[in-house]
Amino acid sequence: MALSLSGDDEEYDSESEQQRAANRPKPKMGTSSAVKLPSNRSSSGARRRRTRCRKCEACLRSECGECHFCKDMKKFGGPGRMKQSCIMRQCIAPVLPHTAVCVVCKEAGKEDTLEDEEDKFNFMLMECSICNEIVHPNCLKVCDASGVVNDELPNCWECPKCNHAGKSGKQKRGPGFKYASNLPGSLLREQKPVTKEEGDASSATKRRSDKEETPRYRPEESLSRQPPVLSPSNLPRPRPEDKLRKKRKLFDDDEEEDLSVRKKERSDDPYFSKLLQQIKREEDDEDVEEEDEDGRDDQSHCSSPQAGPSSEGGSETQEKGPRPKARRKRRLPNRELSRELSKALTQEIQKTEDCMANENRQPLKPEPETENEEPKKLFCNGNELGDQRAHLKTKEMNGNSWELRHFYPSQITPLGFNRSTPTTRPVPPRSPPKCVQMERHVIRPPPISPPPDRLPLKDGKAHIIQRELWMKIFRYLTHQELCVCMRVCKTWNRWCCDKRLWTKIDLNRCTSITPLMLSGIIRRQPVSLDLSWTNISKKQLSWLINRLPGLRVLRLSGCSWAAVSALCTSSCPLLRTLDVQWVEGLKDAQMRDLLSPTTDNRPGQLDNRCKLRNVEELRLAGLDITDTSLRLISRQMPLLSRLDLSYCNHINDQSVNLLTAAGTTTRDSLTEINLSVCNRVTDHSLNFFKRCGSICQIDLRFCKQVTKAACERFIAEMSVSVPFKLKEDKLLQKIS
DNA sequence: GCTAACGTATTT
DNA sequence: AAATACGTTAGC
Repeated sequence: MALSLSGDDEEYDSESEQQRAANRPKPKMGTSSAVKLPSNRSSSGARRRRTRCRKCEACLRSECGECHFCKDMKKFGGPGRMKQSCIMRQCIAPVLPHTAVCVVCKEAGKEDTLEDEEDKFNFMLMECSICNEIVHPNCLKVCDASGVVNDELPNCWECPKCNHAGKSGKQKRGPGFKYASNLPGSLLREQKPVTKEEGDASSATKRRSDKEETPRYRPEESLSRQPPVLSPSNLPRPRPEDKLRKKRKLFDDDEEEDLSVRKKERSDDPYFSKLLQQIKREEDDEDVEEEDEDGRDDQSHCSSPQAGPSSEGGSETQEKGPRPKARRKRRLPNRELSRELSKALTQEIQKTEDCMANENRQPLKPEPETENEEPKKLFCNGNELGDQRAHLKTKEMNGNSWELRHFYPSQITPLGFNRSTPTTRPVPPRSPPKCVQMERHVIRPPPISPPPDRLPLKDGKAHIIQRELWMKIFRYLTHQELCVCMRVCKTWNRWCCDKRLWTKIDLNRCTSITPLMLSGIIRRQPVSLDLSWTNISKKQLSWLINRLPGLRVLRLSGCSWAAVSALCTSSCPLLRTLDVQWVEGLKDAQMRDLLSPTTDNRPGQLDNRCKLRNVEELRLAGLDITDTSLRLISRQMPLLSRLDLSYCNHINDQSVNLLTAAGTTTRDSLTEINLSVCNRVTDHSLNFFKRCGSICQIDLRFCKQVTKAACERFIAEMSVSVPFKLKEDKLLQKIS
């Protein structure tokens, strides 16, 4: 049609005709595919397109030149049809264009001119994710409803009108709204409730599922409309949407749920109980309103009979009225909410949170849904279930070779787990969910030392203890306990998300990595991340790595090479520890890909350095790698200090020779080496280690061809310069 | 006027 | 449902 006769045609004529012919004819679109901006922007439906923030990690990167979208770009030799941003550069926090203005006063955002947080909020532009209206909260006259701020996208909320009219996100929001759960192909989409629910004609159900997409939570509705499902007395299994809620909660950085229940959780502790009573719940006054509004007709709150997205913003909002009460708060549950309901929810939530905070490795029951999906492939956090258990047990014995020495039960010979008996190799979960375009998932990293400085109390005063002192206390808590604290109040919720409390996130053997876990990880910006024996996919891993610029420790043992290969294309410059033990399919060829320099085909970008050049600790236990890989490692990892090659059947004396040869950096950098259960290593290797200047520990346990006599000889010969001892049989350790 | 790329329609 | 295409907006 006429629209297709735009300037683009020439472009295609000149260069892409052939390609297009090869693919498909240029479609003549019947209608304009993009929404045309209407002259009156205040009307609902039209939305201002967001643009890069230019500040986030992604925005500051340059194009990778490798991703799908880069390859499409003309500058990289592609046809330029897709017109998408480089995957690595997809903005984490897209902002409103700076031409955006308030629909009421027609002025831009003024938050920069203000100091006070509350003022800032009132004078910043907020875009409603439902009606798309952009306003200064201060310009709204609505008095008895509050906006619901979406923390995942800057300047985004559900405006008081929409919120109050009971509209919820998905229902009204355009399908392309670039907001976490609704992104095209978003990670969150995988969490869609079962369709059976959607077919349900009950409006209550519909509403509930809708709400799953929004940050807001109104348990009073759930309570009144769905008592049987969440009745505390029988909480057999979560409904799909409950599970979703639960997952939403996993890392939810925003306060919600029933405070009264939370209080109860700790009520046995007199100090906690007292404190919790004192904590100012910023929502208290709101609660009163909500109690009040429950009995009223939704619409009656708005001055206009046509509340919500259809209202013409200007006419409605310009009326002068009482001060707006648009608050930067989630609507909190009614105080009258049944404790049981919340408790039930809390338990469900906690189950998932446990999974996240599983430092204690508590057994988790598999979730019913996932059980159905891939019953045989999933690890269930120490769950029983036949051969899974065998795998797990095997893994526990094998998986962590640096700790191995502490755990070897004498009656179990490690040889039983040698790669020569491949049947004992744990089978990692496979078939991770496919996530396309999840690069667009919008996650904001947590602020450092989030305000306020002190806990606000009910009486208007602030609690005597400052945030930083609380932080010191929080540091003593497990992640599980932190999750509980996050449900105490908004302030604690913010504080507990401080990345200093989450430097190490351990999802080892977590049944499946869900999108919400991923966003939770990003929000916490861990320094150390353990994803071993999970079913993480390449795309998920790649997505994560690109958003964790400070990551220093990454554990991926037992994952598939398909997933681990994400490291080939993602850069992780600060990585110090890489654990890829027992990664199925990781052999020499894959190791070469892993260690080869970034194939950066951007003009002028010739980085020949290895992506893993800063790695100091490398765990390669159980891999079928040969000297080919060792040569590369020795060349590409000049800082390598600790190397785990246990259970590597191809490793022999020549390999040790390579690592310790003159001219190699590993010769001087190596401090610890684990060659346990390497059956081709012989006494001769000990001679090679004599030339290592920094070596402190050599683990040769269970190496059939290494004798105790040779170890003793080594100690005797070294004693002149560096005293060694035999800590265990064939485990040599420097005496410090 | 140019480039980048958002968001949605269309195709696979 | 995912991949692709492209009109159109945003920034300069």
